[in-house]
Amino acid sequence: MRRGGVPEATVGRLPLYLRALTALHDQGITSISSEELASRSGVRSTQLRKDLSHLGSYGVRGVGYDVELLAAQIAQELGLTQEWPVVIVGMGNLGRALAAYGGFSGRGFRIVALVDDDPEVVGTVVEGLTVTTLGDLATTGPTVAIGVITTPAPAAQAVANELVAMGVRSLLNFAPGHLVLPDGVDVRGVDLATELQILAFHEQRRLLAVSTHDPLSREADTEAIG
Amino acid sequence: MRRGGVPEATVGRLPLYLRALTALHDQGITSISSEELASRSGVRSTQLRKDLSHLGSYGVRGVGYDVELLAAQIAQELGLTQEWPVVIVGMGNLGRALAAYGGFSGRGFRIVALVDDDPEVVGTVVEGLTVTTLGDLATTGPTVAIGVITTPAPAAQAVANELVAMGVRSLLNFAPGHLVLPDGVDVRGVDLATELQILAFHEQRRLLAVSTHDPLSREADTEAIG
DNA sequence: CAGTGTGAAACTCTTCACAGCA
DNA sequence: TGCTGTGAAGAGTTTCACACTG
Repeated sequence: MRRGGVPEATVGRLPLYLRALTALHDQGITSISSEELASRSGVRSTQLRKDLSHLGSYGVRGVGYDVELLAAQIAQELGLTQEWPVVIVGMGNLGRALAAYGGFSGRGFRIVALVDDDPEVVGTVVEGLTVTTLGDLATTGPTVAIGVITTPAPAAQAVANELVAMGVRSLLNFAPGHLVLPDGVDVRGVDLATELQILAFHEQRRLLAVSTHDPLSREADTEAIG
Repeated sequence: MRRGGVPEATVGRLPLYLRALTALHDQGITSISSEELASRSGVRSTQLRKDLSHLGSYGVRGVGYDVELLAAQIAQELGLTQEWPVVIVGMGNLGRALAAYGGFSGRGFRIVALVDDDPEVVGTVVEGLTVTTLGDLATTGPTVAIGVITTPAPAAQAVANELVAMGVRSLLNFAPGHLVLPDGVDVRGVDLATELQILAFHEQRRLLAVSTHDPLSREADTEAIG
């Protein structure tokens, strides 16, 4: 099969494959089977092959995939052949952590601006960039494609509005809460509490499964003890 | 419908509803319709009602939901009536950011230990807790239910192994890369690069949609400009 | 009569089984 | 022969339409 609509679920896994391929490349491995690549990515081999089939035929039957070629194809599909300019808004602990994170450059992203509204912080230099205000970014700053919001929750909606007003249409929001934005703007939310609560649900179910013995909890049993 | 297996997709959204309900409660609002609650959670009202139907009938027809009652029901379903002890491993920028994050206590989680392997950091006090080593945590530390991994990628697998060895079966991994662990251990991964790459894919598709005009990109067009 | 609860339909995603190719 | 690529089946999820009820 050829282009023209990669399923959303597949898009969500392509970064996993790319990560695994990059690691393989760094180890000097040049070829890999779907079985091996799948196990290193945490998916089943049939899923991997189905996913890759949406990009085209880049494997060799009886052999496997060329690591470098496949990585290049996935990078192209994800739009990582160019560097996307990123701004981080909110220079608290999390904002600084992300600014210091090395995995941006060379992987399709470059942090071009850091923003905060605290006069004590504006003007200071963090990771080689001078922190500015949102207003300055809009008037005299570089163009940005992706905005990362690491402000406290109450400020997030206003920050998002301003980013959208200056033309940003992709947001990554680390502040808890749902952002209301115009159609055409793409928001992904990462919330620590949400992740922990999902873990708690499964943790609780595990505990209930071993402590109770009524037939209704069979489902939980099998999954938990497996 | 009544208990005995809440779909995974629903579990992933319950924290969203709980967050919205908590905000409503703080605003003094005591009752809400599925339409309103859905829009504040970023889902459709029919999805919300279907999700809630898996927990039981806690709404009033013609009226809506009691905010406090529904919040309590969701909290119970998620296992948040008890406090889960959490350890954060890796006291870099991100680890400190999470340690400082206020959204734990009172919401079902309590940070009971902070871990690092740098002798310069071990023994220092962060957010009221003395940083220890993994070894000390295993022998003399408190029991933990959930481990949060914020180490550099190369250390993550070894850290995960040690946490599992001491009985932890729920992990939240912020280090890039796939962790291989025994069955029955629940891992959730949060990876900044993955999130950004998914955004990049959509951003690229938007750009392609406006710059090209062949019929094949119709699908992208409608979604992007909508 | 406004708004919940829910079978059934539509859709998406995953897994299976195997054809096809180096 | 070994492994990819893929139609078809199966499982899970979302949406629809509407019965029901306070």
